[in-house]
Amino acid sequence: MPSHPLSAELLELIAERFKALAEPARLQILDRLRRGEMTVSEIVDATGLGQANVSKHLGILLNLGFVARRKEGLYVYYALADARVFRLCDLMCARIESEITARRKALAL
Amino acid sequence: MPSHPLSAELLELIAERFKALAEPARLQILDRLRRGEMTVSEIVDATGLGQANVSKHLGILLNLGFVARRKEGLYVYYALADARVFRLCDLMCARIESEITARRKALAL
DNA sequence: TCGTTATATTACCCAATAGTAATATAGGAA
DNA sequence: TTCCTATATTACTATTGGGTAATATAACGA
Repeated sequence: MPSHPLSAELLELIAERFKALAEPARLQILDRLRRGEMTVSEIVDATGLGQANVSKHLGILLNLGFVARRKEGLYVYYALADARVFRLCDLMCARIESEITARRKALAL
Repeated sequence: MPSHPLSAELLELIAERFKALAEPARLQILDRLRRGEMTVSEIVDATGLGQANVSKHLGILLNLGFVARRKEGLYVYYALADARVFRLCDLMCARIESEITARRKALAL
């Protein structure tokens, strides 16, 4: 648990990581990796994103430690480095649920 | 718990909310609100951000339901709408801790 | 060696956004 | 009313970042 108020440096670090998750394409890639490691081309096929695009997104996720990289011959396998990422997404989903419920209540007075 | 793979719409909603947290200025504002509600000018003073800037950030946080707004005379009070936000930040901090530990290990082989 | 395939990188364009100055709005005081 | 203050909005600039085409790199097979 960090002390408060949070330092500017820590805020930067936190924001940088949230930014990595603030992109549907990257969230989609992480979601696809839930079932296990995949090669880049498999990810390209599964997501419909361009190859260069996928490589860039994977590079970002790799730099921030969200995925791990393993090379085998011509292929590069990416895997979730930390499944705890989805705890973050689940919390966000719970927030969205709350929003929807609240909105529904507000409309149905 | 959402089913998998996540729909494009849900990915957009999740990403949109992560994006709101992907900004040091907004994280700082949320962090300052931890102690209780504040007026806009108090937030301006506490953060050192410009007034127009703070208003814009607060508008974004309000739209996504991260803060609540209460008007009283000339002043507008903002407060955390949902303290669960910090569960997200704490998880992200835990990730950062892990990164640092891992990096330290890697260097001190 | 040369050719082929998988992945990464570069260069570029375009859209989104943070920050700010100026202005608008709203509410209270005189 | 007029003035003042707090907040929001608008217009603008500058930066960032996603997408993609082209190219580079790396590893395998013939």
